[in-house]
Amino acid sequence: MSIHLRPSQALRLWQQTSLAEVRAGGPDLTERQIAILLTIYLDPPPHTVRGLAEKLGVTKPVITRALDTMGALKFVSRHRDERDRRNVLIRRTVDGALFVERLGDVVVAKAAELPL
Amino acid sequence: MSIHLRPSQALRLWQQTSLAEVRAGGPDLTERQIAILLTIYLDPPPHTVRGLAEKLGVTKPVITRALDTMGALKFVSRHRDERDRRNVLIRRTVDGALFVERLGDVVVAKAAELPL
DNA sequence: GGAAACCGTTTCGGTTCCGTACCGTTCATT
DNA sequence: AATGAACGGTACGGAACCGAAACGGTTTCC
Repeated sequence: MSIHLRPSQALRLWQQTSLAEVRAGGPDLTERQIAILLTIYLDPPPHTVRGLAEKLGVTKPVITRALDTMGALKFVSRHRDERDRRNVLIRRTVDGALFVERLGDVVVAKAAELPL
Repeated sequence: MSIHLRPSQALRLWQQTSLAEVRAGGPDLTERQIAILLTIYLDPPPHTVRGLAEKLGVTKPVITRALDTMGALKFVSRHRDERDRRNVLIRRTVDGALFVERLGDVVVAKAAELPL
């Protein structure tokens, strides 16, 4: 039983959610940053810079910079992999989990308000 | 008959859509820019800088700059209002309509693929 | 042990974005 | 005709971003 959405509903949902996020005054993340953040929180760990770069189809510095920004926001944290010290493991944080959880709630709420 | 989504489904939908957009290699819009673009394409005209600033709860320069960027992408166009030459009317473009339409289709497709 | 491969970060020049404050034009009111 | 309000845009210093390339630290492989 999959989710059925018409294009007009999908766009309205996207607009209402974006609008709510902007108005809430939180950080103005880019689409890349959102994709990275959600991947870290939804896909099973471990997450590495290279792995994320491949999954998103972007270069490594893009990931490094996004992690810098979201690390400053305390949405993610970095830790050296002790089993292979070349790797950096990206981990979730309490603040990041709260942010993602709240985002999910906003989408659900806006979906429920959607007109036919 | 409203749309029912669980938070986990909402987040997965958001992730899959963002991921598809990033991988498609299009412009990396910020959440603010997306909110502006969708508002221009979904809400009835006319759209002005001030009106958009109020709707999003941001300052005018934010709108001006976003219109600069999206104008360079040919997603929107600006025209002086001849009835009140203080106003600038923001209009849709063919390229912008295509972009928005494609975004809607991506959301619909990802929603259909959503697991239970 | 030394070369090669791998990983994440840093550097470079250049672009875009931010918020605050100010500017030039146009309209409304008197 | 003049004043004040309204509108969009610009200037500023500071921050974040880009892609391409180079850089150290680590592991792997002969």
